[in-house]
Amino acid sequence: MKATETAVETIQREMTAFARRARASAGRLHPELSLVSYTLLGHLEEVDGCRATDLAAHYALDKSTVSRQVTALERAGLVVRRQDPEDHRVHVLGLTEAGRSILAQVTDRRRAAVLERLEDWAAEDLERFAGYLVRYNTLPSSEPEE
Amino acid sequence: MKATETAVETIQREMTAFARRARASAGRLHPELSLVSYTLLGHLEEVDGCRATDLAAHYALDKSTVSRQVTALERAGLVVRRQDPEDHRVHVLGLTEAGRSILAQVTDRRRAAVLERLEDWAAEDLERFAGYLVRYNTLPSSEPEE
DNA sequence: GGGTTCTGGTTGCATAGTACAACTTGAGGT
DNA sequence: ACCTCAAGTTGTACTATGCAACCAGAACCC
Repeated sequence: MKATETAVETIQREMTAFARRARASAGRLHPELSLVSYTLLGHLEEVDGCRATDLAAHYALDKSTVSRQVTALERAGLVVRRQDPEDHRVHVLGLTEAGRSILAQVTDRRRAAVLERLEDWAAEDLERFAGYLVRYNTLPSSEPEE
Repeated sequence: MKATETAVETIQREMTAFARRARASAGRLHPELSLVSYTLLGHLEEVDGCRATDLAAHYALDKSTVSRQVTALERAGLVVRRQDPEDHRVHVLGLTEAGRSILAQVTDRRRAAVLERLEDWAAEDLERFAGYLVRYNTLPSSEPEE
């Protein structure tokens, strides 16, 4: 097998293994915010508000799933849904102060945990690694919102 | 914020985004084998058989979860459970021929999908990326089975 | 204007994956 | 022999998820 194929296989296997562990660690690290919720909040902060459909597209989730997650987040007071005056069908989602604050806390805790595993990495490697991930996750054709 | 912190945050965010998409793509790519099942089969092939407990530790899953997954895989004829003659408590898991064959098929399909996204990457970048992932996922202290 | 079609979102339903706790069986030490 | 620990299984409950059906507003076309 070519080295490239091996690398590709390794990449997909390792990414998957990471994913499993991420779910587990989310439970330990921040039981108050599920991994999905955390992810959605993070995206909302990053893009400074968007529609439910955008979240669904970005994370390859069904719109019903997003709808329910958002409902839960709204009930918890972390997210607000405002009707778009332009188009009454869409709900523009945004973080509340509480949402922002919890997100910041959890992000800190997660960052500390990740940092712990990365502490002996050279800064150059870290940045290159981050760059690769971004590059990998950026879809060439679809997902114009990114 | 320091560049390192930004990189760390990016790494964890991108890894998580990847995880969501991986689940979704698994459904499209190989409906006959869930992402978990695929992952477990892959591990069994890689380490050439192991105990259920090892799988649980490796993927941070509860042993009950693994037990059920393995039961399903066994019923599907993809995995065999042999009692360890040394220790009658343990079941040594292994792939059947059918398991190996399905795994190969799915791996090919997944590799093709991943490759599609990586086609314009330089070989050097691919290998470095793979290396980073392995390095990241290798736990410093625990998980001696890796 | 009045229909058809499209889009954003919600809700009903079914299913998969998961954890936790209780239990069973076998090993190992004392 | 007894106590304790380890591997697995099973009961139970919950969460995330997708699909299908639906509703409401927008866009388009005659």
